[in-house]
Formats: sequence, structure tokens, C-alpha cells
Amino acid sequence: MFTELFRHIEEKTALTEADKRGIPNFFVPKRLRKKQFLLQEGEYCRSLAFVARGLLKSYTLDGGGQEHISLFAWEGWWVSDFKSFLFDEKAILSIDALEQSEVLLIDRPNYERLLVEVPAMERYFRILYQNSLVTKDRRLIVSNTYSAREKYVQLITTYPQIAQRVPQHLLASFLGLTPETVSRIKKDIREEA
Amino acid sequence: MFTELFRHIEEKTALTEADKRGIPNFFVPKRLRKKQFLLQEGEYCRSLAFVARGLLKSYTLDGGGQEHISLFAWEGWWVSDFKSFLFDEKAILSIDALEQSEVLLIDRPNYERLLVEVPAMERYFRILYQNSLVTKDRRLIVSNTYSAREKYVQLITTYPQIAQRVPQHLLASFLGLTPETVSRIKKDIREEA
DNA sequence: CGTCTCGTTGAGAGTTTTCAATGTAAGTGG
DNA sequence: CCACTTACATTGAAAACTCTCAACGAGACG
Repeated sequence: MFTELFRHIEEKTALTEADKRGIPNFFVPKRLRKKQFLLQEGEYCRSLAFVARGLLKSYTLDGGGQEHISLFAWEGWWVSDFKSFLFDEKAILSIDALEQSEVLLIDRPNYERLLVEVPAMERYFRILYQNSLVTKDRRLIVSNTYSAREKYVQLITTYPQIAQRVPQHLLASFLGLTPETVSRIKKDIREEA
Repeated sequence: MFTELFRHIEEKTALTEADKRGIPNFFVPKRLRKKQFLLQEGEYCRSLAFVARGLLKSYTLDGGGQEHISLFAWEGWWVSDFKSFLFDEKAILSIDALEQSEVLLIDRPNYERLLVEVPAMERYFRILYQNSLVTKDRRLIVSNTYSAREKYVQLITTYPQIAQRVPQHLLASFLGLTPETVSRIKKDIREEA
């Protein structure tokens, strides 16, 4: 279970053998079946989750009960309602499993201890968040300036695997579009070729 | 010049006196006049900038030469083309001053040295980025799920000061809307009251 | 003044959504 | 294994929202 995590960390910063022995003690593994919730809107988010295997989605629900997906998290991604986790607020995000998944959970006390006791992890998270910011910045630009079609094209060229793993109407939700619009975009692209 | 920076850091983590003596050596102060560029699209972004005083905007230019503002940075904010800064790519962002401003610049070698030599700064940036992620996540949700009007209302309730400091057409650009749309939204709100 | 920047308003166009119907594939219980 | 339900994708037509283009007005600044 921790192989994936160590791999991910060591892409960013070096770990000693002592680090590797210590780190697992801060986490609790958890298996999720398809459709099982990791977090539900209104709860307090008590942990960060590292996805060791599988695929989850995090999303908000609007007035009409519609899902708006903010993130797909597969192997190597972290997922959580950060605001709820960090500031002890009620979660506005729900998170559930699209595939059978295995996650590593770390709660707030362990997270804070880990950061202090294992400096490599402070560094890891700094780099992780730093890179995430780059990605989110880009997504924000795309979201504010691209047409529906450009958004769709950008997504499938950035993550070509995603269409194989995620049904189209969930991609639509992620892009802030309706399923119908995505269907029509695909059709337009098809007919041009 | 460093008062503002220290205040900002100490909101997040403690600094020793030695830290405070050392930190300024990593930075170079710079004054910017109104409309002066800090970074122009296509250049390589060589530094992170901490805004000690003033107000800058960072933005992309689309095909038609239109600005799309991604960030307003006033006192206490960091601004940069992160992707360019971190990965030595050409910047897609331009950054210029809306008001006469004073910024503290740190280049890549100093940034990396600072993180290693002053652990409090590794921690500071981890927390800074962590909080920024919370904000960006929220902005992404707003951008994908809210109507033009809801976006505008959300912005001015989150940052009530912003309308005093930033002309309306720049708020529009920040929200991914046209100036006309924002003008009409304001009118609608006015007429309801 | 004259110019430039900024905001407002109107009319028409374009894009995306909504609503509704249909088709198809996949999973489930009998 | 079939019948049934559910989930997912496609298509059309009309509605809604936001943008574009154009004109006008007000204020700031040299």
C-alpha cells in the first residue's frame, strides 16, 4: 500500500530508510467500494486521503441537486475538502469512489506531527502544493477564457487516459458543461475529420 | 520594506531573530510605477514577488489581445508566473502595476537556498500554498458553477474593498465577464433594492 | 479645451442550457 | 438466460444567458 506513496514522495524529495519506517505509522489504510463515500457534504473532513489505487471524484451539489465535480483523484493524487480539514468547518465537498479504491488516510493531528517530525514531508507537501497551484492556476485560466469546445479539447489532450476511465457526463460535470454540450462537441469534432 | 513580509510570515509560523536578520539577504526590493511591467508574456519569470505596498494584476492575453486577469495582488500577496519560475518555461502571464508599488523579489537560486537554510520558510511556504489551494479550489467551483451575477456578488462580498481599488472593467476581466455584463448586473441589483 | 479612460445602454448575434424524446449498453433479479 | 431496470449517450427545438458591436456620457488629466 505504501509503495505508491513512497514513489510519489521520492519524485519530489529524498527519503531516508528511517523516514520510510516512520511514515506508515501516521496513516490508516482504507478500502472503498464503488460508490462508497469517503466524505459527505456537511460532515467535518477529518483526514487527507492519498489514492494508492482506484479512482475517486470530489464534487459539490448545487440547489438543484446537481453534481459539479471539482477533481478526479486516481493513483498518486491527494483528495480532501481542504478547507474543512484545515479550519474545522463543515465540508461543502462530497467525495466518493468511481472504482474500487484503496486510500491512505492521515488525520489532522498526525498530519501536523508528520510535518514537524519528518522535515522531508514538510518539503514534500510544500512541493506538492506548489505544483498543484500551477495546475489550478491553469485550470482557472481555462475555465475563465476558453469556449466549451476548447475546454473539452484541453482536457482530453492533457489527460488522454481520462476518457477511458470516466463516463462522459462526469467529464462534462468536471468541465462545468452539460452532458448534451459535450456530446455535441464530440460530434462536431467527429464530423470535421 | 520587510515589516509587511515578516508580519505575513509570522501569521503562519514563528521566526527567530536570526531568521529575521538572514531573510532580507535573499530578497531584492523593487519599486514599480503605475503601469510598469514586472513580467511580460514570453519572458522567463526569474523571481517571485511579494507585494509590500501597492497593487498589481497578473493576466493572460488572448488571440484578440484581450486581457484576462487571473489575480489581483495587493499588500501581503505573492505574485509570479509560477510555472515559468519553477520550470524555466516562457511566461504566459504578464504582470503590471495598477498602483505605484513596492515588491520584494526573490530569484530561483535564492528561493531554493532560503527553503533549505531557513526551515521556517519551508514551513511558511507550505502553509501559504496550502491556503492558496483552498482559495483557488473555491474560485474554480465558483467559476464552473455560478452565473455571472453570482460570481460578481461572491467577489464583492468576499473582497468588499476591491471595488474601491480596482476599476469595474478589470473586475469583469477577473471574473471572465465583459464590462457590459458587469454593468448590467450592477443595474439589476440596483433596481431590485 | 481635448483626449483618454471608464461606465452605461440598446439591439442583435452567438453560445450553451433546458427540456423532451429516443436509442443503446450494461447490470440485476427472477 | 431472459426480462427488466438503470445508467449513459445522442439528437432536436426552444429558451436563457452572455457577448459583440455601436453609440453616448461623464470624469480625470495633461
